Amino acid sequence: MDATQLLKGVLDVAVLAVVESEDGYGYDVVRRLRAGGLEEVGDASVYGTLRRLYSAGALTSYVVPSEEGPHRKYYGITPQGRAMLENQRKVWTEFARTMNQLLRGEAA
Amino acid sequence: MDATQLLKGVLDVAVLAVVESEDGYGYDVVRRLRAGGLEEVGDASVYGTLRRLYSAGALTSYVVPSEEGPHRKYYGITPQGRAMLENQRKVWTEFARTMNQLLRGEAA
DNA sequence: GGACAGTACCATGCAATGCGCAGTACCGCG
DNA sequence: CGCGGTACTGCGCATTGCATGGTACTGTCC
Repeated sequence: MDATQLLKGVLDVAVLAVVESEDGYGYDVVRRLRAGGLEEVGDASVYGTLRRLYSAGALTSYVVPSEEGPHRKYYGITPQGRAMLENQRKVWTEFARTMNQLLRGEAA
Repeated sequence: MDATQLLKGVLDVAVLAVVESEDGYGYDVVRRLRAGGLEEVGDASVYGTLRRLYSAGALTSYVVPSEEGPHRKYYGITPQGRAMLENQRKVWTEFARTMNQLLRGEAA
């Protein structure tokens, strides 16, 4: 099964949702996404998404230089990110409903 | 709203589902998809998808040279296409469930 | 009869995005 | 001191939907 294409356009929302529930750093977000069912996400994809969302103003970031281990770049959601999340949530829900109907053969 | 990325990886299944319910030619499949809710699909995307699925052996095709109007290239689903559809249907359903949970904050 | 809209199909090039792979850096353990 | 685990980054690739523009045929309106 190749769910990789399904992720396109959805990883953003997924990451936003995870970060909204609690601030997190890249490596941690990857683990939480995998634990949540998206077991095949590549770490590079998540890091890239985080950076993209940050550039878009949806996330803030603060580095925590850990004394025991590599530093951690935490990300938190901004009001703008929250708005984006709400919007995308709706888009996804609507889209999923449409697809479910289509796949059931109810073309209308 | 930009649902264009959501289509990635899903257009295949959608097209298969539509063709499964009844043979159709490109222009017609576009209309049926739009009527089904995917109002923003570009025609070129559908034609491309049909050709791709045909190359993959999921569809057969037969041209009907109409006496009144341009010819129509009809597509029908093959056993292989039907298998692909069933499989993808499951993948989609599973994926959608996972996403719905994640978006609800139920990371587990 | 010529312009135009509608039907029907196709090719080309682009943009977005997830991934693989490689690299850097730091830690504790045996 | 090497190794595995943690944590982040950069580069180049593959997939795939889209915009644009082109071909071709038909009927309608002026």
